[in-house]
Amino acid sequence: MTEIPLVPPPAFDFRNTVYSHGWCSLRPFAVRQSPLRLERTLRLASDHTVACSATASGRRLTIVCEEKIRSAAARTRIAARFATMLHFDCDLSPFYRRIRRDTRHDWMARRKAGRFLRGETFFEDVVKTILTTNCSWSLTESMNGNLITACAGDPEADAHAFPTPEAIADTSERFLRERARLGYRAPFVLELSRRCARGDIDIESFRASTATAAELHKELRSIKGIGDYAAGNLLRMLGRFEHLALDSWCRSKYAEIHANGVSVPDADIERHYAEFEEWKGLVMWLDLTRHWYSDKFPL
DNA sequence: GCGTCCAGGTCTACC
DNA sequence: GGTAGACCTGGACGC
Repeated sequence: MTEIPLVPPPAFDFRNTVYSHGWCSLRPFAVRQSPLRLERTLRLASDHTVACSATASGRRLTIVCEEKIRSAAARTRIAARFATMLHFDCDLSPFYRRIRRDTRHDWMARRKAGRFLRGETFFEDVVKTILTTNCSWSLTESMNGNLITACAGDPEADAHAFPTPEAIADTSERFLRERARLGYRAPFVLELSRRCARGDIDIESFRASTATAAELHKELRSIKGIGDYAAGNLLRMLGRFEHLALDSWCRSKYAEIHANGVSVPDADIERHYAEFEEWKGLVMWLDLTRHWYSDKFPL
């Protein structure tokens, strides 16, 4: 076992980041309570995975690896992976300055909310987002779990990392339909994996891109299976909040909170959050999930 | 038990 | 550019 200390940036809240959206309930993530612990199997190399977990104590985080990590470089790599997954690089200080002026939403700054839990790779985020479309959350969990197990190098292992593009690319549409039960999403996931494996698309470059949100949105929309909602959702995980990424859950929650349960046109929702400009997608998401910050997280 | 609807949408063909 | 219809799955619901 190895313990690795990790110092988060200012205005970071571990719980609120872990529970920022549903990713914490999708394997290889898992959450344990009392104290809150985020578990995650990482892929250190193509044939080397390691089960880790992160806990918070005061301002500090501690990563516990279930095996002895002898290499300093590997320890640094593990710390960097957790920093990436916990969205350390997202600078929300301009957002907090803006939102503190608004008494309806200043709680977002007080609670240090707004960072999104992310996958080990952007590829993982894209695949999982495709698996959220047009289905219930329980089916998303099922498909994601099936995919991880079906593509694992060692199916007998206790814990698996998320499969690499190469591992999925080596399968077939039939395999993804029948073993992972992805349904019509199978060709989308397979095509993306093969494009990544061939080097036709540098999916990981999205995380460091300085392109505008509009340019990134257009690029994401060019991936089969990524529509307007999915692109907007992925932009949120890139720290870009110009799009609302409306889905049926958001529409329903907005109706419940702001329209007495009556569904409203998307344009009305757009108008409601328009004043927050480049932060409107974040304000909307936090507004609609505010109950998560006072109640038990629903997943 | 069976049929239908729908859930954290997207794609394609057609107009 | 806007829209209708098809698309996998599996749980919920009504009968």
